[in-house]
Amino acid sequence: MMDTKERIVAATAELMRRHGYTGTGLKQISAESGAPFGSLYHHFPDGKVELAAVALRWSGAGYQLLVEAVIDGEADLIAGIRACFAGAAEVLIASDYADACPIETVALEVASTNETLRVVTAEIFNQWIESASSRFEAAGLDHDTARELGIAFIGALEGAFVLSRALKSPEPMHAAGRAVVDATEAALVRSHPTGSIGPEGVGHSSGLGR
Amino acid sequence: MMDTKERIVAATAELMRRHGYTGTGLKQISAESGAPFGSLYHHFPDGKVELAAVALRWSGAGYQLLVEAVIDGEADLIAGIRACFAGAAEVLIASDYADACPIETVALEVASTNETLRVVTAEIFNQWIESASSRFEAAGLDHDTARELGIAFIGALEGAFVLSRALKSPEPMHAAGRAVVDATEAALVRSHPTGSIGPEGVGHSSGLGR
DNA sequence: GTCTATACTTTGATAGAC
DNA sequence: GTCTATCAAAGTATAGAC
Repeated sequence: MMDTKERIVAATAELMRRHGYTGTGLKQISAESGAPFGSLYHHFPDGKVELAAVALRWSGAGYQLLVEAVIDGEADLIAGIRACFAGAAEVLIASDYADACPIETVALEVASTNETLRVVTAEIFNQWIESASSRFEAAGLDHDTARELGIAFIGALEGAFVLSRALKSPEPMHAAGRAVVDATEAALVRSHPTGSIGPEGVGHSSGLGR
Repeated sequence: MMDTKERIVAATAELMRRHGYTGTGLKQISAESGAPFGSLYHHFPDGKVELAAVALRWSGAGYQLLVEAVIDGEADLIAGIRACFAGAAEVLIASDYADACPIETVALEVASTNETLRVVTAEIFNQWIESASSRFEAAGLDHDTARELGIAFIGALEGAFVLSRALKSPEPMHAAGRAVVDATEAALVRSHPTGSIGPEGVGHSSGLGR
């Protein structure tokens, strides 16, 4: 059974994912979680900012585990990427385009208005990027290229969430998945030129410049 | 000279780009625009929603013209795409990551809370997608592929805005640009039967893409 | 620790003088 | 048409009984 504090955090995360930071009221959180209003300030003395920070980290960690499980559950990285975008599209449709990224809306709202929360969202995104990049590197890409594609992957997912929610269509999610797969395959080809896997291949690859 | 109504719209667009929809108050708009509070309801009888809708359409149209000018100002589509992401990165840095997409934050906020404004953001995104897709089609891609890449392009831009603002770094913008270029070149290669294009054609361009 | 009542501020919106 | 004064409601935060 979830204790009070956990229920408050879960309700906050859920409400902020749908309505954003300024769009979510503490009274609403109290009502949704079933926790009396005073409990919010008992468990989170610094009020809304502290509560939002905890909720963001909580859902950020959970979302990372989910994405990692989807990727690692596939045979290879390309299949993992496809599964991510396909899965995100399914969740969007099933929730009538409400359940998207739990960080994104808040991240944009606070980017220029609340430095404390901006740093929290930055830390979460950095962890996601690190997690994704390590998988691109494990697939055979050099460290810098893996990081670049890891960032592009997370970015494409975030951008597709915006468009899919606004358009109420899975099309942007599918288009983004396709583009990331193409970019990844292009990088893999560059790192292993056809016909030469050895040192010559590496030399050719670096010759393409950066 | 801008008249009162125009100043109200411009101030609304600017404030909502930085602070979002719920984060922008009418009093703030009144102060920023220099227009008395009553003027807001004189020019926009339906209040905040009507004002936001007009401001979104206004900045949405302006941003589309800007992006089109950047793309069409380059020699080819690939160069145009690069110029877009490079330009966006510069604007972000120059504004300390405040001046990003004027629609995105509001689009996420209203997606599940205000159907009227959600439809407005959908119409704007659709126009952007149509504008981008027509340029991919003009570059030689079939209609469906051009639309897919047009969506991926806009999506990658939006996703990079989120990450760059949160991380306060241009890196996501550059990574996104690279990925879209790679995906576009892959599509261009696919669209031509092997050898049907000259030695100075797509293959060569792809090699220099890195 | 739990919960209620309330203080204070800001919000979107209106009324009405000029 | 312009501008000020004010409303009712919702926001965050606090005090204090139990």
